Amino acid sequence: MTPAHIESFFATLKAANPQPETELEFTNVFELLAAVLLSAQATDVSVNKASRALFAAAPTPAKMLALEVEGVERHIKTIGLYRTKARHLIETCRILVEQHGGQVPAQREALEALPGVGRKTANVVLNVAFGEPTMAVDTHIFRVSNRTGLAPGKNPLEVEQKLLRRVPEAYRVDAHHWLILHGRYVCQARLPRCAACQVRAWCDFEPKSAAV
DNA sequence: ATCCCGAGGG
DNA sequence: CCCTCTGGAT
Repeated sequence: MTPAHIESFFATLKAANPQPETELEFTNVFELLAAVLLSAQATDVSVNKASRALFAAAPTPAKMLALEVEGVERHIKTIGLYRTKARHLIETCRILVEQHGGQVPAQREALEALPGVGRKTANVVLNVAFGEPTMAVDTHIFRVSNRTGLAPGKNPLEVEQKLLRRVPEAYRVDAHHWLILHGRYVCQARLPRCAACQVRAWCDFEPKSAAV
């Protein structure tokens, strides 16, 4: 995609959805962090289903810490990778309470030092909670960036750095959500809905099954 | 490179 | 049945 194509690509996504938001449910920054941690290799629908009861019982790191690993597991057993996530979540709560006064830190290094929090999760928290123009590259954004030619790359970091260079500044804070939502509902992994796609005019992808 | 790991869709 | 889902740690 040329810079002009990229401009049109995002202008179109913006027109269709002026104020995109996360579909993960949360009521404070800690819940956002926990929800994103739980969302690894899981759909937001399955995360929201489990997180409601979890967050009702434990809306703060201190309260979640009191649940212990077994208590958290009980709430999130319906989510994939639940044992690892429960363990990471409790350890993260312990660090938040002991080292950050029960608050979620706003620095990348401090976030990535939390168990279960890597670059992608840190990018989401920095973007959604603190308004930073980061580009969290998840499975959707990786696929959409490669397929469309927006920011091709072999690994998520390579795609992230290209996106930071190529996405016009005016779109950068919201680009994360536009790309995710586009990947989730239109540019799907299995059967991309190219016929219904609003940005196909600027897309490099050519679907094999002539679905237009 | 491999493991973790349930639910939903096709 | 197989694939996919807002990955991270070893």
